Amino acid sequence: MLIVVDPHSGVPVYRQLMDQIKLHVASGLLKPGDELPSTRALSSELGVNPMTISKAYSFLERDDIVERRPGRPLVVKTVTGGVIRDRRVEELRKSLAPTVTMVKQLGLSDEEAVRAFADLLESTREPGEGSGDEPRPDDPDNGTTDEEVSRA
Amino acid sequence: MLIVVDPHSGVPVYRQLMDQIKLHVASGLLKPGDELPSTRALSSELGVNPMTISKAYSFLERDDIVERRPGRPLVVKTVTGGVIRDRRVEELRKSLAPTVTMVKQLGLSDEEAVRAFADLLESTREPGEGSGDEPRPDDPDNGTTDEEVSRA
DNA sequence: CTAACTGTATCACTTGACATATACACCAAT
DNA sequence: ATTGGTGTATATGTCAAGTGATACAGTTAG
Repeated sequence: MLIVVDPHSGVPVYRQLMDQIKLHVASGLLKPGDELPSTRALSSELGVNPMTISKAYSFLERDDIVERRPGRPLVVKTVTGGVIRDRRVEELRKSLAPTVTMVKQLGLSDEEAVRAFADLLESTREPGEGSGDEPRPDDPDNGTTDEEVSRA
Repeated sequence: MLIVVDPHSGVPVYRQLMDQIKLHVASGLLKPGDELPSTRALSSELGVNPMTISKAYSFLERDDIVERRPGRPLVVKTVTGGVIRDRRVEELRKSLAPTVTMVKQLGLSDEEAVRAFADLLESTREPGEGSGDEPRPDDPDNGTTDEEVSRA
């Protein structure tokens, strides 16, 4: 169980936690029934407030990744891989919606659009692009890397 | 020159303006040398503060879409022999960029992502329409009501 | 010159997201 | 009951984005 957090990445800490835990669940490193590290444990290891951990946990419960039992550690929920997959595809669809509109508006053919998408995916196979959001109006300069690490 | 703004969409107004103007430039509706509507004109038509328009304009200049001449209206910048089609594909690429990032983050396969995109495009196709190459200047989707419109 | 346009720099305000400190509720073992 | 675990509701603080009111600078026409 490796967790890495960079408070200066621009990506909210609670979201970094979510993403990495989701990843660990998806990859099978965290199996159904496994307990998550306690909020305070993670808190002291990562130097993050327990509430921030809790926030991540809450969202994970909202996403049905994790099960909540009062007074006890959270456990990975028993869940078929299919559910997770469906959720991801759902996210993907949401992300694609505006582009679909644009394609129609620009009058581009579906084939062209699909090809462009495929090309982009292909060309980004393993580059060093920073994770995160679309380039925003102002560029919040990252570059720094002092990260907090947790291993269990 | 159609501009639609929805202050409740969650997308910043200045960004809605940018996107639509970029789109109009990409589609050829706005040609190099054309003047943009004045900040105050757009302001009163859309019910938006002139500064918000100005902000959009400033970013458009930063993106080399538009040229700034003190005391005079902004004009669409002379684009070096760029074929309209290329501009459109460029816009498409930009629109797809965040989704590409997301696909990588979610660990979805390229094929899956492409298929999802194709499905979405397919399902939004209007009956009786060829995969046209002509721009459709009309109707930027938008399910919500409550919009401000400007036509020029 | 004045007038009527252009765009915008500056400052102030609102709003929402994020992170946090504190205090509380629950469970299990002693 | 007490102690030491668990998670978290609540309130507070911070900060940046977005927006807007005002005042100002440049251009063009009279």
